[in-house]
Amino acid sequence: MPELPEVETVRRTLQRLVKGKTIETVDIKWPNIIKRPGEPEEFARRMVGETIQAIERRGKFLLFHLDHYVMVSHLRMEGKYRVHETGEPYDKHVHVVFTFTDRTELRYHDVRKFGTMHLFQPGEEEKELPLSQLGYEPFSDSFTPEYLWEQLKKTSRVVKTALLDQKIVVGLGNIYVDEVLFKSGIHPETKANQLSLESCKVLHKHIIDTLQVAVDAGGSTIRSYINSQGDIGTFQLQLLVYDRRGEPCQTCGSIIEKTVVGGRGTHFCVTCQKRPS
DNA sequence: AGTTTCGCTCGGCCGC
DNA sequence: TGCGGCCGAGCGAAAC
Repeated sequence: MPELPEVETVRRTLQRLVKGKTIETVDIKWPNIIKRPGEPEEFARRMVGETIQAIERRGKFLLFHLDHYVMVSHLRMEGKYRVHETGEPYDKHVHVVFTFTDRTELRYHDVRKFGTMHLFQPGEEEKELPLSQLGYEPFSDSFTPEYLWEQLKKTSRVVKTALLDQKIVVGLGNIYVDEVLFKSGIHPETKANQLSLESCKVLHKHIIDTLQVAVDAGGSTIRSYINSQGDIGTFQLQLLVYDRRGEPCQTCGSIIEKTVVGGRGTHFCVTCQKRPS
């Protein structure tokens, strides 16, 4: 399940592998991936002849900047991009193929078919879904402890749910949110509007630090085969609570527990992350 | 009218 | 081996 560090790693890899390439054909094998325009054939038709000028990231979304369009892609849990030589056999989970003029192609692979692609005219993408409602980037100057505190004060949801919602700050998913709350000493079921400014300062620091260290490590590779094209992150080796149910906490020795918070599997230390009374 | 929850998309995987 | 249930990001609908 790619979160900000994994998507950033994919972005950097794609920038190196396909920037400057010109699209010759677009083959859509599973039309439900294409959300805009409404007709997948139109999506394909518009992209033919376009050159990939840059690849940007916004939260967990990839933005492929073309000559006359911006293609916004979300990988959801299982989406992957791979570059192949034209003619190599297809895996059954390849759903969209962008063939380039140099006999290579970019293949979108997604076991669960949950990923999405939207095509916009430049400038339009930030005004409409799926990007229009997104909160601040964690590495931007706008994301301050005071902003985080003000936003969390406005909601009665538990803090884990509030952080997973991409409307306040983007990029956290189920893995990193558990790590961040552990490092911050905050119980995942703490009501967001009960956090003090001091707690939000700690939380803010760990959101930025954890995501930055994970980006530097190339993201995490969890229960997913390591492919040959760069997405071989090593941050899973530094995970302190995620997927460590039953293991001792590295800080206090208590056994890491796994519960359900907001419908999501949640790992935490009952000693280091005390529930507020 | 704003906020929160629910239902939906999918198929690999787990447990019975 | 067969089968039902589970998981999950984010949108749109429904509920509050």
